[in-house]
Amino acid sequence: MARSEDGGDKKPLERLGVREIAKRVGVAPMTVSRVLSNPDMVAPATRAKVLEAIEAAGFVPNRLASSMKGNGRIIGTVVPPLINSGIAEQVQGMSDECQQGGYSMLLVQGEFTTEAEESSIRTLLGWRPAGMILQSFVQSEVARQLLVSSGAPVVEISEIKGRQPIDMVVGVSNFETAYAMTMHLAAKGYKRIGFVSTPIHGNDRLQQRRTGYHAALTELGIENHASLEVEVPITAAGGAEALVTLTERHADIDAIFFSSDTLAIGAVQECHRRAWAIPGRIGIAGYGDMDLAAQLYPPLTTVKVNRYEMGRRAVRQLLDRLGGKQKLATITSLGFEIVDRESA
Amino acid sequence: MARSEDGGDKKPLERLGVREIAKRVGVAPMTVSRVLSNPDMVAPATRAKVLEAIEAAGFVPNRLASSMKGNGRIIGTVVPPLINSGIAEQVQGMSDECQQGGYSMLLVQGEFTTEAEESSIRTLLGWRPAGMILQSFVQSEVARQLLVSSGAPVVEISEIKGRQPIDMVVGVSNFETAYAMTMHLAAKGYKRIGFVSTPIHGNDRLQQRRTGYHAALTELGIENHASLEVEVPITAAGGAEALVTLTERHADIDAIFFSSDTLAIGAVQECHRRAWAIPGRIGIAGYGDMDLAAQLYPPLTTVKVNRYEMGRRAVRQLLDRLGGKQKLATITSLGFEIVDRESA
DNA sequence: TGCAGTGATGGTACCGGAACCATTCTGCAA
DNA sequence: TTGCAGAATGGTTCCGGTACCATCACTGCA
Repeated sequence: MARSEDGGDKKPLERLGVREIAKRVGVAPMTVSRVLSNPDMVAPATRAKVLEAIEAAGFVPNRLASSMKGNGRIIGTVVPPLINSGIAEQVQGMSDECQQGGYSMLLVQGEFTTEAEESSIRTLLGWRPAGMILQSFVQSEVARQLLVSSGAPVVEISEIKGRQPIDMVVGVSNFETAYAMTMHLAAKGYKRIGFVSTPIHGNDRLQQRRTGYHAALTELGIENHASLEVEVPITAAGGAEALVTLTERHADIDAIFFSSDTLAIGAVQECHRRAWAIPGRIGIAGYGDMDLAAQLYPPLTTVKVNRYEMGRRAVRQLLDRLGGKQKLATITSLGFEIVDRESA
Repeated sequence: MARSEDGGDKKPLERLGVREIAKRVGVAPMTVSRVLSNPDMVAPATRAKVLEAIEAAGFVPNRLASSMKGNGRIIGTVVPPLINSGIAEQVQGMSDECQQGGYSMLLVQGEFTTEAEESSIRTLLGWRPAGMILQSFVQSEVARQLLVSSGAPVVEISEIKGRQPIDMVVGVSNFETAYAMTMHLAAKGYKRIGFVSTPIHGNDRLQQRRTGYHAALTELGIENHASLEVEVPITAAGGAEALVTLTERHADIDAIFFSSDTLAIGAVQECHRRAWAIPGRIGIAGYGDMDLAAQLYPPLTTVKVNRYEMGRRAVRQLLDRLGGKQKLATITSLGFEIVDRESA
């Protein structure tokens, strides 16, 4: 076949570089490089020839090499487990925005111990990312120091109050959301409101939600009882279990505020099993407004926070900083909405 | 302060390299490099001194540089949207296994046109990944060619039958699963079974499921009617809508097989709204066995496929190949299970 | 005493784009 | 015709870890 003789022959990717393309076209490597990153600097005729050769050879420029010259195009992200929470939507938002900005997203995901978190951050920084997005509780001072001294801009997606941020923050006031929902429930006439969450320890978002719940009760002149609060795993079964626990403890409990829709939905199923009317026997409120919430029978009253948008905004903050549009450490608070449906 | 004089002073990450560390310790750069990748080759005393200097300086080795020498430690992944399907679990499986193997996961996620898919793959290959995992329909010949000529091992997570695989495949036989569920429904006495899926065009997993459904009906001596099939978006609302459409078309329909739990759960809610008994008025079956399925009221009969394991296995295949344990293109079929609960 | 064998360490080039600066060439005003 | 701005292009070096090979010290054995 003449194929291997006509200049379009394909070497494996490993052996192809700007130098090789340059040789085939008869220009300098630098010219090929310019076609890739600053096409306008190259004469149209030359550009066309180079592009043709790139196409013919199936050349894919090596991003590692250009990154080494300080043009890193990686965004490192650390997120909690994707299952059973709004995280998936958020990751989708981050991913979409990254792609649009021409960045690639390096994802580390998991439930972290201090040690594992440190190691993950270290790995990510090894890739010399242009920026980092963390949704996780940076607890260790070492991890924090690592991030600061890396010089990369950092966005934390987290509770916007409290702990001193590393750099930028995107999030909602979990205090406000929980406070608002609790007040909302009270306004609807509920007298004895329980609070269910996933394990709170070390998670400042949940801490803030609980604090908001407490603050609302106090303002209403209701005493806080630890026995009105339960922690369960973030599963539908967990929600069902919490419902049982609380109603057994307090026969007069008339509403429960779940810190996650997943839990709330599980509780609703348990009510069906027991043929308890919702909200007749008990009111149920969730958090997150996931897709199913509106379709649920009965439709779920919940706190709507736009997780997808949160992810997008986090990346946007980063890109703005990288583009020089934004120099300062900023705190972006996204709004929220109490979606009043029928379950409470 | 003496801090800046004692050899432990911190430069920004950008200015730190093995050469700098080597200079501080008084050894050759090569020795530092060895401490990082082949500690056994370095005398314990020297090693200790180097590690100490690394620690003191907060040095994080640049993975870009080592990747350029052919030791790439990136795995590139392309997955469909994370929301409302088992993809999140699968990504979690992939992520866990990558971390354990010391690889970083570059994630591209979205709903792809031929063009966008090609561009995503091109971007990923630009990072010279050690391997690629694709869950998406590689439709364009160009994308395929790109992958093949990259030389990187590729795992497709997909239907295990049909299209010629690029390299390795991990998946389930969607035909078998759908066939089995349809037969199961028939065995339970359902006579007129509808089939609901998300848009099938271009998605061979769904095509295979529908074919399995058809094959079962044919074997049962039941004629296939296109009017028994509906396509809706992958949301709970979509499932509810499909239920309405099918029952209006066929008053005698007695069971519906949904190609996703999300759809089935939406349909169950619609039944509650209409006070239709499940399975008395109509039987509902899903696909995926998501967390909520078992907790649902009534519990959802569904096809269980272990998506987390699928993700893990995909990465494992890749790592085995990279480790030289496995040279051949393999097809790994994971099992499945018909989980018979009360909804059908 | 001599020399092969082994383990520890050093020097240098290289991976592949791109920054930087030098050079060549074109067009046009003086 | 000369001079020169400015566009197009080329040559070289660098980023930072590591493969490859050279060197050196030291042990053991003839």
